[in-house]
Amino acid sequence: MTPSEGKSGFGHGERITEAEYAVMEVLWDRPRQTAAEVCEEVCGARGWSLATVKTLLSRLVQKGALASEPDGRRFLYTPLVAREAYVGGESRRLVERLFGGNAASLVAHLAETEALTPADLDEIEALLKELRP
Amino acid sequence: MTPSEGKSGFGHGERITEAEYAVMEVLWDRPRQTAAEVCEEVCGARGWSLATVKTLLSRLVQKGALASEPDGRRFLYTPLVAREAYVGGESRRLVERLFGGNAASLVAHLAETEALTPADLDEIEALLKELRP
DNA sequence: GCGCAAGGTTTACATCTGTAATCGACACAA
DNA sequence: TTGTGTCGATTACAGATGTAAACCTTGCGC
Repeated sequence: MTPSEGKSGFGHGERITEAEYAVMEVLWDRPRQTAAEVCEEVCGARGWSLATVKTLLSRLVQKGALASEPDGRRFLYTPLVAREAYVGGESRRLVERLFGGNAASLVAHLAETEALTPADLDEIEALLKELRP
Repeated sequence: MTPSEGKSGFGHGERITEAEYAVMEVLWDRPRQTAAEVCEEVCGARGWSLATVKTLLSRLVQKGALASEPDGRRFLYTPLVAREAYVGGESRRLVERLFGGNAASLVAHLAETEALTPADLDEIEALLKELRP
């Protein structure tokens, strides 16, 4: 496999870390924000300083996960990796690692450990119906 | 909160890392093995030396994830954390982080990105029927 | 009895991560 | 024009992680 689709300079081994992920979330939510704006969104919640956000932004740009477009003398940051792609990658990664690639096992596990509420089950059921009319 | 339920010396913030996980797998598969035996299982695949395995075993014992039972002058290592518990924890963690705690979203995502084969769908369907007769 | 191999323990060390402080350029107000 | 606040870039530094060598003890073969 490894069709390397969506490869935009990212995707190799460059993993997005937990802290970096928090920053990505802000930008996925609304792209083209400055460091200060991103900070406004996360610094409070995570107890970070602006400096920290700047570091994370830089690292993400280096990794090719973000694009930095100059706007006057500051930069606007925008995700280069789609949230879908990232989330999908991480999910598949987990399924691979913990369930030998068998996604159904994951669902089974979630169900068994009661991580799935009745509402979840309803949703999934609806989903299935939708996927196979 | 922090009910610290299931706390058997483990479970706090002590996370099992990727490398450590490889070792755990071997022992979950067959408990009570020596360092050398574990190495035989993983050293080849991961290109590790026995020393590396020893380090990982020690760290896991420290973390309370493994028990070391003396057997003559060596130790037999056995998991203290059940695979189920670990896998469940990691799964819930991912669902929390990437899907805001909504497990159904995960399933939806897997389905949308075609990470779910028709066979998977069958399995899940069967599962649902089982879960809610 | 003695040296060696096998075991665990200690120490090592490069990366990666989290979290910032500091530095240098520069736009803008006074 | 000079000071000041603002940016990104550079540097810092502790803790986690991956990977392993060095070390110390001790059972076993000779």
